Amino acid sequence: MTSPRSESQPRPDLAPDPSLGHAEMEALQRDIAGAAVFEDEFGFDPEPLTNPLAASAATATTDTDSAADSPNASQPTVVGVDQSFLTNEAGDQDRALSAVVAMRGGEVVERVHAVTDLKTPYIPGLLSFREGGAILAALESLTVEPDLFLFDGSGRIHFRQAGIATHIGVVRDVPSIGVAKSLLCGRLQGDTDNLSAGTRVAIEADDSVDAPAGTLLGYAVQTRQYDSPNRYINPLYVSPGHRVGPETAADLVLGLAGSYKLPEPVRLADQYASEAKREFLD
DNA sequence: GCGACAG
DNA sequence: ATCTTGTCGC
Repeated sequence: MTSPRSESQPRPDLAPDPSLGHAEMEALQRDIAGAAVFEDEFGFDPEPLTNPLAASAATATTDTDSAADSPNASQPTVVGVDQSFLTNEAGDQDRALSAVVAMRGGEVVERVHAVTDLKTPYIPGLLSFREGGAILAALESLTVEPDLFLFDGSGRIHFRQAGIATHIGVVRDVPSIGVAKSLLCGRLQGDTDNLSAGTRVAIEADDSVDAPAGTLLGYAVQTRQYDSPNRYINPLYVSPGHRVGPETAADLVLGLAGSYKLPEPVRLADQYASEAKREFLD
């Protein structure tokens, strides 16, 4: 009996270990990339998330809630994750605060956060080793079962195809998507200036990426845009984390975007990260 | 040596 | 990530 990828399991053994040397971290990332699935391989129905109209229609049809179940019980639980940092009395960032916001049917169903000591400086390409510990700790206290993770950072758009979204997604074996505000690597296949809302531009692997040149890594996605000239909003750089293909990742980010540029789960996690930080005033 | 770099 | 009010434009 062969074991399809749909039977893959969580890989706590591949968790980001900040005590590793750079070469070892990079080797671990290659293992992560090898274990990652960059195509649709999830068990929930993306329709209510991808199609805003269908979602609101479903919410409006919740008049027959005679049962003791919540209106959106059948909808996927999408979890947004973002970090903020706490400063020492000396003035140094010594702790990371990971904020997690779980949503279902457009409503926040749970919020949890965790704080851990920082053990590694920020190094482009090794972000998951700096923030991964706090993220995994926060996810440990989450009681709802996540169907999808949305991270603030890259997934496959990474030198070794193992950005933070891919790393955490593989360790937990939960479908995940990377949502970055700037491009780490790869080559845009078109102009991204003043894109219309709802449009996307492909991002392919170049020489800096450990993948065949031309490999589709993700998309520059324009969730929001100003109506007229002068100023314009930059796109988001969306890429597969784990078990989600590039096309679907872009569709989901567009569908989960509300009135703001960032998809709602991530925007609220960002907000919560700042809010929780204030209460940690030493 | 040159260039480039998520949060 | 973080330091942060006002300000330009619709």
